[in-house]
Amino acid sequence: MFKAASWNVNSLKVRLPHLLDWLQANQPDLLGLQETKLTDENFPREEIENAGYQVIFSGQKTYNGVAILNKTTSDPTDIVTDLPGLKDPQRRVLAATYGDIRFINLYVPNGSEVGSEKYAYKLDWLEKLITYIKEQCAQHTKVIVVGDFNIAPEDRDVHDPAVWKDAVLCSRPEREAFQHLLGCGLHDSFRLFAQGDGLFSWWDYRAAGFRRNLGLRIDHILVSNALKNVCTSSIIDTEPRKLERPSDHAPVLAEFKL
DNA sequence: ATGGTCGTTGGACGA
Repeated sequence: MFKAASWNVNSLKVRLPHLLDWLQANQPDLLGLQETKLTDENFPREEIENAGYQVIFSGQKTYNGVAILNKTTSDPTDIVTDLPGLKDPQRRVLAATYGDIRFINLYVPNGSEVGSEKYAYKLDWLEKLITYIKEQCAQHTKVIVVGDFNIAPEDRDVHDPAVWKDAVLCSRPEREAFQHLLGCGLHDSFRLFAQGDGLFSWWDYRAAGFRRNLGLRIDHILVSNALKNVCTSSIIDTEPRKLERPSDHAPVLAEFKL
């Protein structure tokens, strides 16, 4: 069994104990982290290596920051930290090849609110991402794209679609961009299994969002056709969200017969 | 309850 996962930890410094516990319990082979919020010199490499994981990271001060944890037998090759054609100091992308698997970890911009400068940046970023993913899917058979996409793909991924209608994370251009990603030959692994609503990966810290299940499903594991055929489960693990001082995101985890 | 909470920071800003 091969396991791929993703988790927006919202500060790796604060969440390191949760991460180490979760690694111990779940033993993913590849895990993409987002919002590490650490410069590379402050990355807790030793603690993660002591847990049995090789790690690569692309960080910055205060914001963003991504990492990939690996316990496959392969060293990462062809490491990419930027979208082609986008000059951007924000550290949101980390891709690497492990054996025959191309693993792409993303922290898609939030977009703040529809019509804002940050929203325009998000749409431009997504356009460049689609070009990159199209090219990656042409080059590799086994592709896994994980991350905090900051897009709820459909109304069933939203606790109250009327409240969120046309809002950031749910707007039509964002959802169309998500569909374009799937159009590259990818599948939303979660929807290969569960079809219901009320299943979320993020809940606002405010207003007791988690307790009331006022969430969105914005963290995803996309898989290419070759991996779709051997994917045996894809779940959202809400357990860490119940702990003291949790990330506002839950980890997502997919399993493959490989 | 016309706001609510975190994290990074050392006053706001981003989410």
